[in-house]
Amino acid sequence: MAGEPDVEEVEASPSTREKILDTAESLYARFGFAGVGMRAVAESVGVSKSALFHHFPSKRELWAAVHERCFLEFDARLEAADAHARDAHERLRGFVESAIDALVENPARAPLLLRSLFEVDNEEPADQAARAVLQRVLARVAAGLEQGMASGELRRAPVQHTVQTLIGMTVFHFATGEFGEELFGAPLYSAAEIRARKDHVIDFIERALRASND
Amino acid sequence: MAGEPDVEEVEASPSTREKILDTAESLYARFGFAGVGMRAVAESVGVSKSALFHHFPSKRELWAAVHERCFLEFDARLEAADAHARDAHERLRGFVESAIDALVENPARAPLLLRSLFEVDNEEPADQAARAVLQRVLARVAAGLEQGMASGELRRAPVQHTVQTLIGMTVFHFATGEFGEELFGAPLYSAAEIRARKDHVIDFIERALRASND
DNA sequence: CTCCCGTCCGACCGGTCGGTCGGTCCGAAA
DNA sequence: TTTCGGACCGACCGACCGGTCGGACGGGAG
Repeated sequence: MAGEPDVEEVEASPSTREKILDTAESLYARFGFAGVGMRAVAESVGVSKSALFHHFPSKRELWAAVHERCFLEFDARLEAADAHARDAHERLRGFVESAIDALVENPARAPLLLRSLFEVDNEEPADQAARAVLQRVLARVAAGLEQGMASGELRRAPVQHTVQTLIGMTVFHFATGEFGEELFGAPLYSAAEIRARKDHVIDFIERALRASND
Repeated sequence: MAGEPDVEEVEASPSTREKILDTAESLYARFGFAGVGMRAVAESVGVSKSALFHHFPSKRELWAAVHERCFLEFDARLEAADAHARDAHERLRGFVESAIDALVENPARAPLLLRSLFEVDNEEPADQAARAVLQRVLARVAAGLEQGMASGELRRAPVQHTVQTLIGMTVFHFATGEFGEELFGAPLYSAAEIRARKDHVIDFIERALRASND
């Protein structure tokens, strides 16, 4: 078996496969890998379980495909923000705005992203394509910070720690779901709350990262 | 409330019950509620599955007991930090230091805490005692921030958003596990990395929250 | 000694898990 | 008209799930 199994690129009838991914995304976000059976996905999509195994060779591959699609969306958004930015502060703001845009566009994404970080049977080959995309996203953010610090626009700070902080501030907040809503007393995903979170994050990091002689 | 079912306070032989909680804690942290069977817990502890059901009436109650114990530990730590603090900045630093101390003392706690936020079949009565403890922890942090802002020691900022940010900066970082380690190229839970994270978080939030005329 | 109660065990229950298999249907190619 | 392959289905498999049950063991009280 020399050839890679290239499971992803069959380009089947877009409708069913995409519906499966959408459904599985929200179910996995809520209940995790082990918490969602193929029967539940199939029933929720409205097809038979066999149809799922026709489109995805195993449960693990479905999980991986859901994650990869999600990460690719982030990558595209951040790449666009990166390209349009004309200085480090604008780039930082663009990262936050577009990352949060990507998160709120589909409420499953924040919990899904969090799960991907610790709900992983490592060395699982199926997950590694998605892993690589996620690495690329993080590397892009790190590079943006690095560049801003090198040019003096941003204060010198440990880049990796700052990346972790940025993810924590954005993803974590929108992953808290019902718990966060009862903490705030307002729906996390309303337009007003989204704007408030963006403003808070941008304000917070600009204060924390602005050059001392600003 | 007349007769609470008081499942927790049977005060059985501390050894087995505590070993069950320890084992379940690390397993739940890695694989989530649905990902850990009672057989797996029993085998890992070294007792029979029936012994588990002798100490905990159901899987859900075991899950809840693990979480409640974890949150109580946080509550105790933060309460101590709160009591010893003499001004708002010291209180903030104390919160961060002791929260991270609690996180790193047992690597299962960060992922466990994250899971508790979105891996919840809401209205599950078994979880509500643990929920209440977690609410208390968050309320304590919020009160500390509020007080510092009222006294002018801290800049006025949205309290709930700041709480979310603090949790994100601390818990999220230590929940990234193996993924974070390959991002940093160093073990997350080494003494040096723990110190670095604490310093980063404290530096970050003090810059972001210090009063403008500081 | 007997009795009892907390601790723990092996065997078992109905149900669900991921995954397989044989087969049907249907539109495009020949 | 026949053929063929992708999309999809119902039935089924062995393994495993959470939970129950009757009983074994042991130490302290009477």
